[in-house]
Amino acid sequence: MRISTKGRYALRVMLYLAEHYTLGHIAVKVIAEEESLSPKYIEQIMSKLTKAGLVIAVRGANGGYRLANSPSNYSVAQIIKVTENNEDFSPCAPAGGTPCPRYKKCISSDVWQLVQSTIEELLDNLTLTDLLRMQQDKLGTPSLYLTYLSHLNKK
Amino acid sequence: MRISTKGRYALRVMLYLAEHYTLGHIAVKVIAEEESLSPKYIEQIMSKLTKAGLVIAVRGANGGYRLANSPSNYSVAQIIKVTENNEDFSPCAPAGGTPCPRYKKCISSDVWQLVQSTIEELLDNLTLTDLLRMQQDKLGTPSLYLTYLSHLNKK
DNA sequence: AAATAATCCCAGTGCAATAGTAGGAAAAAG
DNA sequence: CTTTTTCCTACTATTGCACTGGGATTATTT
Ligand code: FES
Ligand code: FES
Repeated sequence: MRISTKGRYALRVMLYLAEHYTLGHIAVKVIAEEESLSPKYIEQIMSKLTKAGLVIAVRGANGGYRLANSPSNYSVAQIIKVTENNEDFSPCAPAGGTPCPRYKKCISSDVWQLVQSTIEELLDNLTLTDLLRMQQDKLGTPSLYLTYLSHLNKK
Repeated sequence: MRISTKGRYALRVMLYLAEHYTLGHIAVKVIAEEESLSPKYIEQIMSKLTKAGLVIAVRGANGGYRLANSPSNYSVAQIIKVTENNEDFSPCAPAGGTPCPRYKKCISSDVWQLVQSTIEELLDNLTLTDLLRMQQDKLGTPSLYLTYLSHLNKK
């Protein structure tokens, strides 16, 4: 699970759509403008999100995109998995291919699998509504956000 | 904190040195041979590890490398930080540069920081001796290793 | 002293993935 | 039938990664 701009942009877009969930569909042109991103690049990302069923596209004039479900139904992991070229991170045990010859006795590969599963677990339990709530807290009265920040600084 | 071959190879080498800790210094030629890695590439990695003080180099014939301290003093995080080009992962808040203009009101960047700190916390508490013990368990009687595996499969 | 065996240092190269650009076809609305 | 949007495919430029190579330096061995 590697994070590139594609995944990061996708999250920003999904977050934008979640913020304006009640407005119905929104055009790429608007989203890209508001988020200061390349419209054509966002188009490609929307294509992936659409094919995965995360968003619904409305073609033609006055069309655009909207979330297929309510924001609470989306985890960050879901969004990242759709946009990123997965199956990296622990190359010794590829999904379909033959594993590394020293896989049986080697322990380092287990470290990377552990990292992977840890991130997945974290992002699986982080929904768009969680993020919206954090954003509220960040701007106004902190509650959950402070808890999370303290965890972050604990490191 | 991004993981490329450089970091992965570094861990394998450090693990190898930890396994043969009592033997004194070992030449790159030997390590590369045993681990099936490019000697010249390992040389570069050793240079970083040496400059960071993680290993001690002995030049000249019959020279080589050995750990500067006992295996229990090394965390995986330490090794990775030395070898990988850090300061990626959350490009909106670079260490020395100016942060993203929307950093104050944007929440997505916090997600990536959270991922980063989670991985750091995990790898900070994982020492080379931990890994050696896991390896023992993996080959023989499982104890800690099973605990860790169950956590992994829980996802 | 000379040959040898190792680290050190720095430069260059090939490749693959990322991060976009570009152009136009299809669909829906006015 | 014109405009506005998504859709689809191809192309490109840059970047970073994963090495490769050549030689200088240092120490051992003979
Ligand atoms: S399993 Fe491939 S190097 Fe450890
Ligand atoms: S802070 Fe840069 S995009 Fe969110």
